Amino acid sequence: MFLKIYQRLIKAYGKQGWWPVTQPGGTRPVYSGGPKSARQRLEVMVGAVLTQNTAWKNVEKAVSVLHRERMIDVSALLSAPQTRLAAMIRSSGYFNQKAAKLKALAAYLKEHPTHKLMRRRAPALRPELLEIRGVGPETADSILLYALGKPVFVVDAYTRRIFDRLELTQAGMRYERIQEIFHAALPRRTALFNEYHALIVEHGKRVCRKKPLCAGCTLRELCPRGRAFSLPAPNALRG
DNA sequence: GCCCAGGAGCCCG
DNA sequence: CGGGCTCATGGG
Repeated sequence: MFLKIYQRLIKAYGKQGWWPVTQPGGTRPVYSGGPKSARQRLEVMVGAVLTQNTAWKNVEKAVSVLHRERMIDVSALLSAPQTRLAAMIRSSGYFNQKAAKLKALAAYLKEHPTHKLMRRRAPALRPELLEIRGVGPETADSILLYALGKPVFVVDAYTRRIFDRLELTQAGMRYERIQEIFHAALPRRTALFNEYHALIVEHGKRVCRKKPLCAGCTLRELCPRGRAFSLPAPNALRG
């Protein structure tokens, strides 16, 4: 079922190319297959913090400013005054909290450089990331999957909403429980987890909104809630 | 004006 | 351990 859903989503929306990163010489993050360099991996981690409960469009501007100010750099993040950092990420909201979070992240990365993190396994790394102030389960998993390329499924608010409606998860389930369900149902492949989460976000934005647009949903027949929208209209039966 | 967006921390019963 | 509050901007 989980693979069937994936196949329908990718047929409907195509390859997403997450995580968006700024290309060499570029000025803003673009979707082009994820990070390749250490700097791009740091940009992903920064973006993962900045996008907490925030529209990506607002985050994109903040990342763009950080890039222009040469702040996608562990030392630069550590040495910048927090108020100045906050001013640069203003558009991403919660800027005071997030400025502190970026500094905590940078402090961790100074002790644990990306090239060393790359060599470690997710089960050992995850608890360590969760100790960083401002890094919760979703941010930790986004870092593991999209910055470090580890096969870890990212669960977010869209995942909960969509799969609750599909009745493949239940409302109120704990983060790790939902993640277990995906891990048990899918082959443990980084590329699959990457694309699947991206497609969930796209579907959540376009169709499975708070007020769902079930009529045009590609998962309609798989969904108890959406199925009603594909049954013949009562009027058509009365003839 | 209201609601929402690719959460996390903290406090309280 | 679960529920409710706070943090804040920008677009619909």
